[in-house]
Amino acid sequence: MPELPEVEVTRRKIAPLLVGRTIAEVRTTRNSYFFLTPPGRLRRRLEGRRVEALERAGKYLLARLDSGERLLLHLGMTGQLFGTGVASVRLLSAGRGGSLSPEAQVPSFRPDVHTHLCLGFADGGPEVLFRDVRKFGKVQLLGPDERSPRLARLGVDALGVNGKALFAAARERATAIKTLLLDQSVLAGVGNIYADEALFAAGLRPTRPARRVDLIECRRLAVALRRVLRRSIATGGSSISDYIQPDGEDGGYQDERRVYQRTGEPCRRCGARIVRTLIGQRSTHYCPRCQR
DNA sequence: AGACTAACCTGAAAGC
DNA sequence: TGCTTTCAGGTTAGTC
Repeated sequence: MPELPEVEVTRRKIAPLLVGRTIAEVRTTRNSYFFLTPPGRLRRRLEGRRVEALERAGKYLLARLDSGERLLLHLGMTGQLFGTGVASVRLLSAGRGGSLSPEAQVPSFRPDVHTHLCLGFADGGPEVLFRDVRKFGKVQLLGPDERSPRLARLGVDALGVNGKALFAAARERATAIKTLLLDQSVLAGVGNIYADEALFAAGLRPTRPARRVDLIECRRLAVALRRVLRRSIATGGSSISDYIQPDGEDGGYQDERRVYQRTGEPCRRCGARIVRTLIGQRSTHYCPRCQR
């Protein structure tokens, strides 16, 4: 599922297909709650606009347009951005194995029923496709001065977290430390995978009440978060359920997981069996010996 | 206000 | 074999 590293990898790979190009045609599926801005309005406002930059805020992507408007994209759980025809050779090299579902092993570089937004460009080159099987993703066009509550709510970008600020937020909370990490108004970009992995790296049990995590531990956690996120970006993100890179490549970070979805397997550090529990309806994985 | 829960959605996997 | 149930989870909105 796309979290900060997957969104950042997507941003880097899709930016060359967007920035500097002029949108000539917008095709969408029928209106649904996927569209925070209705398809008709998207079409009218986007056609003729040039994309000036593609930025990331937490798990959101923001395409800045020459009109001053911004196109907000969220990949949700199963969202994918692709360019048509890009790296299509990779499609032929099937059978690499891995943890991807068959569905995800054949990325759609052509629109299918799950492709909700297609952007065609004036230069006639590759189109940009936004595909999302579960439709938890979002598309919204923001006016030049429109303030987005979704963006306004975001806390510090997780790549820039520091221990002191984390400690300040943690000491006020009665909830589990993991819940704090997943709170986008505190840390923007962390999801279930990297919350579990960072807590393992910091040696902290996810169920610990946040207010009982001291400053030293918060510093350790901040370092762990930054390191885990950076490493994942460097390896192309985690291809665990549906995520693959815009060019069809698997990410590499799923092979570096220490705890996430390793229930019952031996801890790579101490050999104890990884435990699974639930925190706030979310599956949570940790090593009962390494994490206190 | 913080904490908790339901709802949105679809496909894979497990259960029977 | 085939049908049914469970599970996955980011975010918002609603309740207490």
